[in-house]
Amino acid sequence: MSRSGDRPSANVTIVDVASEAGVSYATVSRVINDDAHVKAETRERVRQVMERLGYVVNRQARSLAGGRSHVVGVLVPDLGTGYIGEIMRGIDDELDLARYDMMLYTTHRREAKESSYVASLTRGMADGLLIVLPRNPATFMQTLRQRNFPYVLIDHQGTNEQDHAVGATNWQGAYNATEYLIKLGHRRIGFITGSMDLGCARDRLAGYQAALRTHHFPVDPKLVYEGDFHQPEGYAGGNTLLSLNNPPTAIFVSNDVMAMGAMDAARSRGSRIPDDISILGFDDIPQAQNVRPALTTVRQPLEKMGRVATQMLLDLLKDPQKDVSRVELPTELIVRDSCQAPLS
Amino acid sequence: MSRSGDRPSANVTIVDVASEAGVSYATVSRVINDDAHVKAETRERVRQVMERLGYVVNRQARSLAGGRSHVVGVLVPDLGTGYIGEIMRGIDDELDLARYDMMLYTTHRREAKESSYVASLTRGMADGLLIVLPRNPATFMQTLRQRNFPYVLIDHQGTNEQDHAVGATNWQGAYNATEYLIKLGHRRIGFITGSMDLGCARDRLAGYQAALRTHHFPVDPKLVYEGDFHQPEGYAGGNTLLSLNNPPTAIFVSNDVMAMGAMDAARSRGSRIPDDISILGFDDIPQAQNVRPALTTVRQPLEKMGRVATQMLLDLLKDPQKDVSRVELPTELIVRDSCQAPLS
DNA sequence: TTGAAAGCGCTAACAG
DNA sequence: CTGTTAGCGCTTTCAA
Repeated sequence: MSRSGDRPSANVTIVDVASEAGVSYATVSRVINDDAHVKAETRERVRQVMERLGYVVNRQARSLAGGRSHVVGVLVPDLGTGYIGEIMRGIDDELDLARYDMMLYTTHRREAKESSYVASLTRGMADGLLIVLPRNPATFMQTLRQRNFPYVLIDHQGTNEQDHAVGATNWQGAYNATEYLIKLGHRRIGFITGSMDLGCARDRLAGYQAALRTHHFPVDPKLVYEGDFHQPEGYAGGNTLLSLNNPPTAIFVSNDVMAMGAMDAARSRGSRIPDDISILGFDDIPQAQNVRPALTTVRQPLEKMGRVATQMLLDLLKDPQKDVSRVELPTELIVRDSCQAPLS
Repeated sequence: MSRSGDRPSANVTIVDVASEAGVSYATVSRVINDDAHVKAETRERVRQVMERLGYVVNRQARSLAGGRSHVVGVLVPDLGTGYIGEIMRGIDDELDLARYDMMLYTTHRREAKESSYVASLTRGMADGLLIVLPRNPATFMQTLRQRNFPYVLIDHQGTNEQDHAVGATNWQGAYNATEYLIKLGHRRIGFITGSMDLGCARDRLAGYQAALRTHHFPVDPKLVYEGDFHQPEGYAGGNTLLSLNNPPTAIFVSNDVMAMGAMDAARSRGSRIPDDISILGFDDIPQAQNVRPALTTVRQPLEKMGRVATQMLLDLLKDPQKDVSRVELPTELIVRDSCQAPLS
């Protein structure tokens, strides 16, 4: 029965549940937090009352009182790209399973903001932090470490050895992909890089070069176009490479988004894919299999990376003393329709 | 060098600031909240101490005590699509400007979850809610209204007249686009729909049909393929339409993602765009201008929708009695390279 | 213009 | 196994 006329008695607290169930509100708290020291029968009764009254825990109060906020902060550069979207899906699912909420911050490359986000987050807002900043880690990392605040890095390169982190085998993936192209019979293989200030971009380039050298191919700098991971640069890179006097018969592109740009470039010049030019990407974003021809690419297990990082963080939350773990998830060559042996 | 297993003494509170500045902590609270009743001099002194000590407000405590949490909840179906990404960018920027934080929930179409999210959100976690659920609004709307909790709907159709909402002129956009195709000289114009359970999809179809009728063209049901807003259905739709005995010379597709699928379908059949077949999309996601040929499309001001909705919510937070406002932002035909007059 | 004090809803000792 | 109680950091009356 609604006693006061204002809002429907929506704010059911632990106290309401307690009095309704005829126990102290500490007991209710125990039930909520799965404390073992509650008689099964009492637990059940409390549960039912909670259900009936529609009780929902107030997370502010909980975290204020020193408990867990059950919120995880997530820091990403932005959301536009399918790349981040995939990682987020993994994070999101895993968080959901553990009944955690997510506080999302996009930095849009405004470094200045990051510190204040982190300050806010570490002040009780969140229990831990997931960081997807494929850029060199910023100053706030210092704060995090000082405060001994739990965090896991995703897809970071060149980070501190003592950070928990999950990444992918960029070098190996690029190596394998290049080798695949070589075995297909390609002799001149172009390469479009990502932003070279990112470790993953450098690793991919290095993998490409290593494969070339292993097979005693010349490493022709003309065949390498410096891109930035965005589609227009893929288009420009494709055009540049294809305009060479002695153009490549295959192009390995540092990510799928640029690969699609390169495909467009090829088509606009009347080159057929894969007949005239083979194109190979990196990431395996969802669109890669929907494009025609479907893109052969190096799968980076993006969703899994998000998933694993989240699990690592959750473990860390349970046991803060946990040893530092740095995981490298394997990449995998996904052969589809955009590559074939050169015609000639 | 962790001293205690717990956290380092980095937690500067309002009390620390107060004692350091030689005032009561109520005064500090006033300064924080821009209360007018503080002597300018005192205010300045407190500000400096806050700065020096690196004070950051604890949002849990604040909202527990009845103040604002300065958090806005955002409910979206998922993040993978460029569509949501654009809206999010607008929300994010605007929230950032107002120094609000964002709590993000993706529902992945798991309706069951939504209610519990909303429950949690309305229990003090957030001050207001932004909802991007292009599906028929769920049961939790009831809760929201009952609790008189501030929220704004984004891109909802067919919602309650009494909800604050921002959308786009879907019908008009589709009408104009179809008319553009007609004026180009097309006589048979195909259409690929979105998920027909969504209001915006229905509006776009209706706009297309209306334009046809206005110009006294037959509305041939064979020319309409029912899609679902995802790329594979765009591909399938393109194929189906192009396989007709009397195929269309232009296809209007209900969103850009499917339009790209349709483009692939056309190409895989050896049709050139726009020479053999014109393709027109809807949304103007960032990729639309990067694809080759660049996609002619109806721009839905996605980012702006996010921005406007956020402003509306923030206004609502300031003045909960504010009149209901329902905004329809204009769509705009963006002419690029994927349409031309039919050859014959 | 400022201070004192009462909670907000909950967790976590500490008793029983 | 369960109850009692002391805060967590802050906003907000109410007094001064």
